Order: sequence, then C-alpha cells, then structure tokens
Amino acid sequence: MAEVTRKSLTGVLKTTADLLDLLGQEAFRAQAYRSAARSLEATDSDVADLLSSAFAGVPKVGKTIATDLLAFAGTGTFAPLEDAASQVPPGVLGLFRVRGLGPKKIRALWDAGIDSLETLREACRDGRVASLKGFGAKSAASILDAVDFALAAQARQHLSTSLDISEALAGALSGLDPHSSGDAGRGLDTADTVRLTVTGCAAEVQARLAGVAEALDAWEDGPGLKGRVDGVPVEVACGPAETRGALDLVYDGSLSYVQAMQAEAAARGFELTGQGLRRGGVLVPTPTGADVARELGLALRPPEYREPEHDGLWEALPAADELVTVQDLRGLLHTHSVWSDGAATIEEMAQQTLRLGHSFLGTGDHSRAAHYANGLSIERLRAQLKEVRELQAAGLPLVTGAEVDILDDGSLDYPDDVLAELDYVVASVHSLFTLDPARQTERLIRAASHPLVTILGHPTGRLLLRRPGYAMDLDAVLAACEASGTVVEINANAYRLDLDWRHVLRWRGRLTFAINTDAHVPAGLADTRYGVAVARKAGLTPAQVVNTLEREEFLAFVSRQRAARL
DNA sequence: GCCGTTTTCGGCCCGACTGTTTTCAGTCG
Repeated sequence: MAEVTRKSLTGVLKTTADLLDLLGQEAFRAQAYRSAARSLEATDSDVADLLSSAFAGVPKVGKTIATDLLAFAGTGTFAPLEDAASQVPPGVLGLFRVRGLGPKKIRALWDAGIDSLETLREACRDGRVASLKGFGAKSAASILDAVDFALAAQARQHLSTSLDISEALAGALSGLDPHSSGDAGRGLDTADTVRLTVTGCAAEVQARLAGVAEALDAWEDGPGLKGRVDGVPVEVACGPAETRGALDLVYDGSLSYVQAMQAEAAARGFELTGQGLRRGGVLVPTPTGADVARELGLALRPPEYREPEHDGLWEALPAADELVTVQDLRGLLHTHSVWSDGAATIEEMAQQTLRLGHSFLGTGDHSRAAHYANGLSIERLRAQLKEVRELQAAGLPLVTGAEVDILDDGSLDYPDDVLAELDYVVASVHSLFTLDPARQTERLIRAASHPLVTILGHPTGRLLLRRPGYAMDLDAVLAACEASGTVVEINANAYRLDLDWRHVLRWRGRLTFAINTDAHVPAGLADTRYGVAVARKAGLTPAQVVNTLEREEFLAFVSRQRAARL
C-alpha cells in the first residue's frame, strides 16, 4: 500500500465519523473520531513521529483510536471504518458531499433505495424525493442543484491536494528532472488529474513509482504512465531530453493554449506533440519550452497566463519575474489563535511566521457574534490586546486585529470605539448566506464602506468544490471597495481561494489586495503559496498587495486609509 | 470514544435558519 499521510489518517477518521452518524450510533462517538481528526490536523509533529510515539500527547486521540491508527499504518485497514463500511453501500458515503444532507436525511434516502449521487439525481427529477416524508418540492430542487455541484466537483481536487501529491511523486522521481505540470502546475485553483513531466523512459518511471502510486499502467498512446495516489488520478509523461520542451508545453496546458500553439506550429510547417517538435517528419531538438517558442518565432506565455481568460491580455501583464512571491509577503494578517477557534497561541503563531521568513503577524480572531467559533466579547478582546502588548514588549512583531462579523444589515459586530482600538480590521460574512441578492449586495457594500474596515474578508464566501459564493452583485461590492479604499482579501486557504483569480484579474489596477491565510494552526501559515498562485494568475505585483509592506509601513497605510475617509 | 476526575461515569457548543410541519427536526457555521 501507499505510505500513510496525515491526510489518509484524518480521512479514515472523518469517514468513520460519517458512517457512525449514518448508522445511528451515539452522536458523541462519531464526534470523537471527528475531534481526533481535527486534532491531528492541528498538531505540528510529522506523521513519522506521531506513529513512533503512538500518538502520545495528541489531544483527543485516546488509547482506542491510537491503537487502531497504528494498525492502519501497518496493514492499511482501519478496523472501526471496516466495521461500519460493511453495513453501508459504497455510494451512500458520496451523499455526504451534498450540501444540505446530513446523516438523518441520508439515512432516509438510503432507506428509500437511493444509494448514490446518480440515483439521487434521478430521484430528485422523477419526484420520488419530494414525496418522501420530511422532504418536499423545495428540498428536492435544492438537493438537485447540490447533487449537480457535487457530481461536477468529484472529478477535481483542491490545489493543495494536487501539489502535495505532485511533490510526493517528484520526490520519487528525483534525478529525472520532474516538473509539476497540468492544472496544478499552472496554479489553477482546482485540478482534475495530477500531471508531471520527466526526462526518461516509461520503464524507469514505473520502477520509481512502485509503492508510491497504485494501479500504474502504461499509456496506450505515447510514453507515459497513469495511476492513482490516495484515489486521485495521476499521470507522468516522459521522453528524451531533446523533446522535453515540447513535452512540457503540451502537458502543461491549458488545452486551449496548447491547441492554439499547435495551430501556430502547423501554420509554420511544424507538428507539435508530446513526442516532440517536427518539421517534415524530422525532429527539431527542443530541450525547453523556450526552444519550442523560438523555433516557431512565438513568444512563450508564462504558465500562469495560459488560461483562455488571458488571451489577448497577457502581453500587457507583468513579466513572471515581476509577480508577487511568498517571500515578498512581510506580514501575515487575518490569523486565528486559541482565543477563538484556532489551535495555537498567538506566540506560537508569531514564532512560526518568523520561521517561515515573514516579518510580522496580525491577529484576527472572531468577534462576539461568532458563538460557534468562540468569538471574543469586548472584554475578552481587550484581554487579548493586553496579552499582545506583553508579547510586543517581549519583542514579538505583532499587529492587532480582528475578523469582525458583518451583521444582518451590514453593520459590524463591534462598536466603532472598539474597532478604533485595533491596528486593522477584517470584516467578513459568516451568516445569512441565502439573503436575496439585492439585500446581500447592500449589506456587503455597507460593510465595505465602513470607515474602520481595512480589509473585506473572503468576499464571496465560496468553498471550492463544495458551495458557490453568496448570490450578490460582486462588481458593485468591489466598486464600493474601490471607492472607499478598502483592501480586498485573497483568502489563501486552499478550500476557499476567495476572491477568485478571474475577478482579481478583472479588477487589478483598481483595487489593493491582501493575501491572507486565515490560518487556524501554525501549519496553515504556509497556505500563502496558494494565495500567491491566485495573485500571480491575476498578474499582481508586490506593490498591489498590502501585506508586502513591512510592519511600520502597514500601520501607516491603515492610518492613511482611515484619515482619507474622515 | 475522549476526558477529567467526586478514580467510574457523566458531559461532550449552540444559536439561527430552512423547509417541513402543525410545533419541530435537521443542518450549518
């Protein structure tokens, strides 16, 4: 079997929890597996250490779960999951990906003979769902929408998943010059297949990947292999050094860009394929993509700019070496701590920020309306400010902030005099996602125009592959940000990536952005790489990203922003 | 199932919203 990862450990725990809920077991038992998964996500220890210490000291992982997880690492079988799964048809588990369906409703559907996303879609259409007890016409319609979303999403992975797998494969292929290709290589927010290119032959790739990928098979057309890692489809394309440039270009994509390049090549009497660049059937050596472009007399687009949205636009965008990088980010803003729903102290988060090479941390815990997230009352916020001042006195570079809930009417969850005590303010929506579009737009415009709001947090509320953003007039909200000088967040959490790069691309030059991790654990502070991928696809330079400023410059920026609104 | 103990078992986050009901169950953040 493939090696256990943090993701495979937390995956079996979460799936077990879902199944126990579905089987009607005591809710707290399922919750225990979920808590254990969350705890494993939050711990900083690597998987090897966790296993060798038998999970000693990991909160929420007791004797039973620790023993079962160790057995899973050895045998690939997690006993509680096997037990539960044997009682449930495999397709039923997929129903947990449908928004609005929980264990009780899924159980009701299963009892009615609906046991997969496909059969659920049919049952929504033919009226069976609407006629079930506890369901109705409105439920059936919203479930159908959610099923279509889930079916479309199931073939794709988050950028973080794709890059994790890509890097694991690259490690196994070291020496063959592995290159992250395909959607993830271009920094796209989601990817269908994880693709790599290497210099070498298929037999060597196959030998290297034994034990890393499963179900490895040679391609039928051309040199390469396909297989799966953690259930995710992977493809490795390979070839000799003299065709590597063509290989990279073709497998990097996008499809429309490659087809355009192939058409340009044909117009010049060449044939461009993954097997190389040929003229009159004779191979033209092209070790790099730049060589291909030079032979064809074309400019080579940076991989970031190869989507259809960049057509006719990319030449006016900054060159790749001018785009913002993770190293350019000085401050990590909008972060959580144990004060609300984070898993680490402010001090631990700040230390990790410095270890990653950034220069300051901005606190950003939840405000009082966020009960579920242990949001801070005004009294607790002031106590937190006192702690921050002590940490600052001890030499930690911090700025104070909060992620303040935008209330029903667009007002904020703390009064102005409290907001004014903070160095910066992120305003975010965490409630009333289904407000009618006109009211939602009005609500967000009001919040974005508030004189003390520094940054509008995760502006659309989307969760990639899970739910679309709230219905509203996004351009009207972004125009309000432009008018009031409010910074727009690029939430770097790989499950959000909100604002979407396509909107950032459209609004670049008119807005200032912040690349924020929204980290709840120290490891989450490294999510900057995903937010930076968004910014690069949108052509952003460091000057357009507010948290490339050093601490004092950032504080001065906020002062100017506030002064301009008086 | 985990935790913290009154060391043997009770408590584990909860308010708001939605669509279904006919007073509330289920889901979400």
